[in-house]
Amino acid sequence: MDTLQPEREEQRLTERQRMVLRLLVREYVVSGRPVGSKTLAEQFPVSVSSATIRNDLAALEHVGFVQQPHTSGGRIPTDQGYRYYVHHLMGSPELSSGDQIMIRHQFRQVEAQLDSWVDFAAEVLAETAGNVSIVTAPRSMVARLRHFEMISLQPRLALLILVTQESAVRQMMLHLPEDADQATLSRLTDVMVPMVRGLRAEDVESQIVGATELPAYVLEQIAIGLRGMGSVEHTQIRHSGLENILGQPEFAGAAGHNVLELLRGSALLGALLPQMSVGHEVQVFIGDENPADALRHFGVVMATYGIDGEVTGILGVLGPTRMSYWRSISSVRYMARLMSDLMEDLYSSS
Amino acid sequence: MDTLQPEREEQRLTERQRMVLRLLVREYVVSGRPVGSKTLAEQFPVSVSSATIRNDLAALEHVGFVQQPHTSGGRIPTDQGYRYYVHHLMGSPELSSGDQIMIRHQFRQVEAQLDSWVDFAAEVLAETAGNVSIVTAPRSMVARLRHFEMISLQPRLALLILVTQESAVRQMMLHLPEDADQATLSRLTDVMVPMVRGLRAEDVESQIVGATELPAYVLEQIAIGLRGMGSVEHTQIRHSGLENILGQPEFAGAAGHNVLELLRGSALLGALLPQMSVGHEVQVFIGDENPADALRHFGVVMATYGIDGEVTGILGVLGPTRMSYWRSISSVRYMARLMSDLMEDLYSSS
DNA sequence: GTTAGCACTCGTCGGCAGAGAGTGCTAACA
DNA sequence: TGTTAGCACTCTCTGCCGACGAGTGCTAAC
Repeated sequence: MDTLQPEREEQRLTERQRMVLRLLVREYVVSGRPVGSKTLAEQFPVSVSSATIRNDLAALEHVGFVQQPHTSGGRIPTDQGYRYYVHHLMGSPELSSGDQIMIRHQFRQVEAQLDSWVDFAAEVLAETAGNVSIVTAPRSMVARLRHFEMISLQPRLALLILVTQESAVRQMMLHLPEDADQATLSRLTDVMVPMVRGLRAEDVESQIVGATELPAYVLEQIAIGLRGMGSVEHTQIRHSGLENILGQPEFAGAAGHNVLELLRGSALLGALLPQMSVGHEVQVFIGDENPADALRHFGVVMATYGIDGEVTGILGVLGPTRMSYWRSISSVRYMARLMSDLMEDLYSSS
Repeated sequence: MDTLQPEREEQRLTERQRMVLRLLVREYVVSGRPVGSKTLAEQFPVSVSSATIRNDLAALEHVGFVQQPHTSGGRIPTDQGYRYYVHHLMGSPELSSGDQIMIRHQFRQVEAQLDSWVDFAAEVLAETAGNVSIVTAPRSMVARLRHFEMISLQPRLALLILVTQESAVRQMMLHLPEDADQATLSRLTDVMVPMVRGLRAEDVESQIVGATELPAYVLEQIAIGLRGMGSVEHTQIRHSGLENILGQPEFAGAAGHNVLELLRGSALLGALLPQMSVGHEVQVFIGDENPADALRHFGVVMATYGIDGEVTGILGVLGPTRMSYWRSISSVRYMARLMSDLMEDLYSSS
C-alpha cells in the first residue's frame, strides 16, 4: 500500500487494523446493521480470534473511524471511517469490462434519439450504481445561437425553434404583432439566421437597441430562450432509481420524504454546483462533508462531463452514507467519460 | 337528490343512511383509520345517537358499502361504497374559481416554453389534486411531418430536427454516407421539405422504395423519427407528486415500491389506454374496478386532452383508494380543459 | 503480541394484563 | 315503527416483564 500519507492517523494503523476497517465497511454496506468482532474474525483471510479484532476495533474507535451506536451490539463506520476507506482501502474503482460493454451497447441503441439522452443516462447510471442518479442536461456557460426556425401555426402565432452551438434544441411559442404566413416567416428566417449566428443572449439584446431592421419581437424571444438555456436556475435535474434507496431502512420514515424534497427543488444543484471542480475528476462527499445540511446523511458521488469551458453537465449518484462507493464511483466515472465522448460529436465550433 | 337510479341498492337507502355514508367517507379520507359510530354521531348536522348510526351502519354493511376490518374498531368504505359516494353523494366537482385563476396564471407564465409544458402540467396537477399526477405528451395517432431541418455538426454527422403537424419537435443524430457541409444540407432540405410535408411514416418509407432521387438515409431516419412520435410504446409518462402519497400509511412498506414500479414501466399506460373513452369525460376507476391487478389498491382519475381524432394526450391522478375524489376529479377536469385549449393554438392543419 | 475466559450491558422478542374503542342486542320509549 | 339507552362482549393497542443472545471490555495465561 504505497499511498501518500496526508493524515497522521494513517501512520498509526497496522496492516491488520486497515483490514478490519475494510471488512467492517464492506459488511456494513451490505447488511446495514452494526458488525461485531466475531463476524469480522470469521471473514478474516488468516485465522484470528475475535478478541484480537476487539482490540483493533477499540483502536479504530479511538482514532474516530468506527463507533458503536449502543454499548453492546457491534460497530459501524463513522463518516471519517468511510473517507479513509474510500481514499486508502477501496482500490481503484473501474467498472468491469462486461458492464462497460453493456452500457456502451445500450447507448448505441438510443444514440440517434437526442431528446432522451439525459433521461436514458439517468436510468443507466441508477441501475449500474444501485442508487439514485442525478443528471443535468449539458449546458454552456453562454449559450450561442447556431440556428433558428419559425413555423407558422396561426396567422399571429408561430413556433420558434432555437438550436445552439452545443446542439441543444428549444421550442417556444412566438406571438406575432401582425399576420404572417409561412412564406413570410421563412423569408425572414433566411435573412436573420446569418445575422444572429454565433450570438449570445446579450448580443441579441444589443441588436435590438442597435440600428437594425430586424423585428424586435423575434429577437426578444430568441434572447429569452438563449438566456434560459444558459442559466443555472433553469437547469433541470433528471433523476432515476428512487426505488433503489426508498426501500432501504435509512429512508423508511420521514427521511424518504427528504430525498424527494431534495430532488424536486433546486437546492441540491445550488449546493453542489460550487463544489464541482473543473476537470472531470469524480468527487466524493461523505456525510458531514457535504456542503448542504440536508445532505448530512447522504453520500454523494459526482462528476462533470462535456467539453471543458464550452459545454458541461453534471452527473452523479446519491445514496445513504452506507452505500457502495466503489460501485458508485466506478459507474459515475465511466458514464462521465461516455457522455463526454458523445458531446464531442455534437459540439462543433463551426 | 334527483339522480338516476341504476342500482337497486340505492332505493333501499334512507336519506340518513346516505348522510352516514357521506360522512364516513369524508372522515376516513382524512383520518385513514376506521370510523366508529360515535364519531359519526358527533359530526351529524342534527342531533342523533350513536346507536341509531350503528343501525344504519349495519344496513350499509349489508348492502356492501362499508366493512369492518376487525370485529371491533369502526368501519371503512368498500370500493363499492366509494363508487356510490362518487356517483351520488359527492356533488359536482368544480375547482374553486380562485384555484382556476391561479393555475391559469401560472400557465401563462410558462406558455412560451413549449418544452416544459408536460412537466409543468404534471407538477400543477399533482399539487392541486394532492396525489401523484400522470401526464403524457400530446400525440397524434399518425404523426405527420410538417417541417424538418438538418444542421451540420461534422463532415459526416448532422443534427436532424423534425417538427410534426401538432408542433411536436424531435431531434436526432444523422450519420451521413459522405461529407457534406451546411450549404449542401440546406440545399437538400429546401428541396426535400415540400416533398415530404404532411407525410406519415409509411408514406416516407414508400418514398424510399419508390422512384425518387431523395437520399434514402435521410428518409429512413425521418421515418424512424415519425414512427417513434406516433407509437404508443414510445410514449413517456411524466409524473409528479410522489411525496404526496409515499408518506401515507397505505404506502409505507412494499406498497410504496409498487407505485414506483408502476410509474417506471409502460404497464400503467398499457392498462389504462384501452379504457379511455373518446371524448374528454373524466373517468374514475376505484380499487377492483381498475383494469390492471397492480392497481387494485389505487384510485385512478383520468381524462384525455387535446383535439379529438387529431392529437391527444392523457392526464390523470393516481392515489390510494382512500383519496379525495372530489379534489382529484375537479383538478383533472380543469387541467384537461386547459391543456385542450392550449393544444388548439398549437395545432394547425395548414 | 495474541488468545481464552468471564462478567457485564443492552437491544430484541414473546407473553401477558389492562385500557379503550366499538359493536350487536335487548328493552324501554315516543 | 323508528329511536335511544344500557350492557355484555370482542378485539386491538400499549406498556411491562423476563428470557435470550450478541457483543463488549478486562484480565490472565500463552
